[in-house]
Formats: sequence, C-alpha cells, structure tokens
Amino acid sequence: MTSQRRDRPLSRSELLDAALRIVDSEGLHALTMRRLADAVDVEAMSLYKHVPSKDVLLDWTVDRMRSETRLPDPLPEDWVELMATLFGEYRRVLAAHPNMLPLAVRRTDGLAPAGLGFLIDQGFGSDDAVELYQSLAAFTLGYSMLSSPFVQPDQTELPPDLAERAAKWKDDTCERGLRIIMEAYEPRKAGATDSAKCSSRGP
Amino acid sequence: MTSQRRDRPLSRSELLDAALRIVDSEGLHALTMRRLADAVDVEAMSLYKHVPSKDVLLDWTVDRMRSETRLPDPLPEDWVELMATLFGEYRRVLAAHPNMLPLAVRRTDGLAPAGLGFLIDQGFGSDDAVELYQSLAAFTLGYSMLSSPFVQPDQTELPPDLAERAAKWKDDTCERGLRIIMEAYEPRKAGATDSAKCSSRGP
DNA sequence: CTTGTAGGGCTTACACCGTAAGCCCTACGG
DNA sequence: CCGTAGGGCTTACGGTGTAAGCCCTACAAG
Repeated sequence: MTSQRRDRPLSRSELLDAALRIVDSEGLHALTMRRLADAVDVEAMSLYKHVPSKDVLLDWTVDRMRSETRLPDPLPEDWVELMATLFGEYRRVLAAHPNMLPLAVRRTDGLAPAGLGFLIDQGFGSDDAVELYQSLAAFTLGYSMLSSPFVQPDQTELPPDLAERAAKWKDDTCERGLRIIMEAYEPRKAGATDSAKCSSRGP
Repeated sequence: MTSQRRDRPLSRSELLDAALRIVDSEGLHALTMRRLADAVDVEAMSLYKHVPSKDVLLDWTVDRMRSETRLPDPLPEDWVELMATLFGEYRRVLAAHPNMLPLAVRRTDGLAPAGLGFLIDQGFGSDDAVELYQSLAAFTLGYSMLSSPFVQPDQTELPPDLAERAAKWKDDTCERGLRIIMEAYEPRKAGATDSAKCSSRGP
C-alpha cells in the first residue's frame, strides 16, 4: 500500500495555475500530463479525476490566461479609446504568455461580445461594425503572433541594420495600427461629420 | 530477407508533396512519420535518410507550400498595388492550405525582403518602411488565422444574425484593411503630396 | 572482372505520450 | 455501522519520434 501524496485534494484552479506556469516557463511542449501531475504532486492518471482530456485541459488553461484581463473601471467613453483599451489589453495578456499563443489562437471567445456590441451601440451599422471589429482583431492577433518569440525572424538577406529594426515589434506601432483602422471607419459611424473623409471605401 | 518496396529512390520533393497532401486532406495531427512513410511506400525509419528530423520536415513542408506563391510577371508599378498583390498572394496561399497555418506562422521567411526593400526604394524612410511592413504583415497573418477553420468562432451570446455575419471573413475586407493602412502611410513617403493627410501620426 | 564504398532501403528497440480500466483508502451521511 | 462517492493509485496499451545498426544494390577504381 502506498500513501496518497497530497493531503488536501487538488483544486481545479491549482491545476490550471500549474499548467500555465509550466507553459510559461518551459514552453508548450513541456506540458504533458505526467509533467503536470508531478508539478501538483500527484500521479498522471489522477489528473483525469479533474479534467476529461488533455485537449480540454488546454482550453481551460487558455481561459485561465484570458482571466488575467483587467479593464479600467470607468471604461473610456470615447469609442476609439475604448477599443484601443480593449484590444491593447488583449495584446498585453497574449504578450504576457507568449508560449500560449498557439493555443490562445484557437479560442477567441469573449472578445466579440465586448467589442462588437459596443460598436453597434455607437452608431455603426452591423456590417460596418463586424468589418471593423474583424480588422481590429486580425491586426491585434497578427501583431501579437509576429512579435512573439516563437516566430523565428526572417533569416533571408537583408541589410543588417534593417533586419535589426524589423525584428523589433513596438507596442506603439501596434496601437497606431489600430487607430489608423478606426480612423478610417469613423466616418461610417452614424452622426459622424464627414469633413475628415479618409475611408478608402466607395460611397 | 525482404525486398525493397520502392523501385526508384525517394526524392525530396516527392516526400514533401506527400506531406503537404496529408496535412491538407487529413489535418496536421495526421502527419506522422509512419503515416507519411506509408504514403510514399517506405518504412518510417527510411524517411530519416532524407530528412534529419520531423521538425525540419515540417519546416520544409512550409517552404513547399510557400513555393506555390505566384506573382504576376510585370509586377504592378504603383507601390500600393504591388503590396496589395504581394500580401494578397500570401493570404491566398495560406488560405489554400488552412491546416498548415499553425506551422506557416513559425516561419515567415521571404516576405520581408520582397516587400521591405521595395518600400524603401519607393522613398519611405527605413523606420516608416519597417513599421508599415510589419503592420501589413500582421494584418494579413491575423486575418488569415481568424478566418481559418481551426479557430473556433466565439460561442458566447451574440444576436444570431450578428454572429452569422461575424463568422464570415470576406477577402475584400482583408484587402480593404491593407489599403486603409497603406493610405495612412502614403503621406510619409518622400515626394508625397500632403494634400491627403490622413496618418494618425504626429509630425 | 573484382572489389570498395556509399546511398537508400529495412528491422529492432527505447523512452515518452495520452488515456482506458480498475483497485483502494478515507470521509461522511444515513 | 455501514454504503457510497471522491480522489488518490497502479498497470497496461497503442501510438509517437528516433537511435542504432544490418543488408542489398549500383557504380567507380583498380
């Protein structure tokens, strides 16, 4: 007879914390059931009392990460500022867990309701709102991916100073991109003055 | 003694073709050394006479996919059209092999030299060129990811018509996004008329 | 013609993976 | 006092990437 290794039973959050910690510190490939079991001082098969499968575990770990999202309590009133905050925070969380990116990408839940609904409330038609929302999401996600360490930089011949510059992915470049896109859609918002017609879209 | 199963020796391109075909038709998880070996009528270990490791095999398969890029022979002269063509084609290739996306993302070689150099030739400062290039790449990649089938759509509560609309990722939305970004950077090009000042960037 | 060598198959074997199946101890409610 | 369920445990299976090494064939050099 062998003694149980833990005294108090394992909790789900303890499990997910450990999983996230492993991914953060050792990479996605290091997260195996046996390794995770070790980390929480349990045998591998015991994990299945808490999680139906590894795939679900990964999904939950994404949720655990996403739950680190923190938005300012009085949200900005200006829609541009609000969206910049929203996607900026999304990017911040992704950047805080770069090894999670391949997983995070599989599930983008929660972003849409927060942003899309607001855009419509602000007077965008639903087609425009969807289009704008998709563009902002695509830009943020793409920028996060490309700036993540697991995308190996282009190794083809480039002048070295340029290559060095191209390897730097600055936060404000990302934010500027978001603002450029929003600025272009601003005139399509109901009640917008069309004095600053910048959209590249026809009438 | 057992007879060799193949008559003529296996070529690298034959191997990579088979690998890409498997990923395309059965998904990334289906590409195992034994499965691939089967496809080319060989034993698993024989593959290692042609490839140093599976990881490298995956890299080569990405190259194989990227080699499907086809650009029009007289390239557009207008820089905006050129970049739209370049990134449009990038997106087309990615969309043609959606299952490859998680891999394609790891290596974006070749895009930078093609695009970046041209932007600089067109009169952009190298900082602006890098920034613009990064933005276009991020947007294209992000859009491709989000529109790919392996990103499961947001399942949280949304009005059903809106959810339906948000699940559609149209090609021209992507192209429009690219053009919006380029339009914003146009004034920063040397020799640009600044009559259409749209950049959200200060002086 | 003989022979050495290298290319490209083959088999065997190993460590590690996710997980199915089922046992056992403990805590606790009836 | 006992039944039951929660949460550990062990064993075992099929599949994975790949290290090690054997063997046949084609062909170049002597």
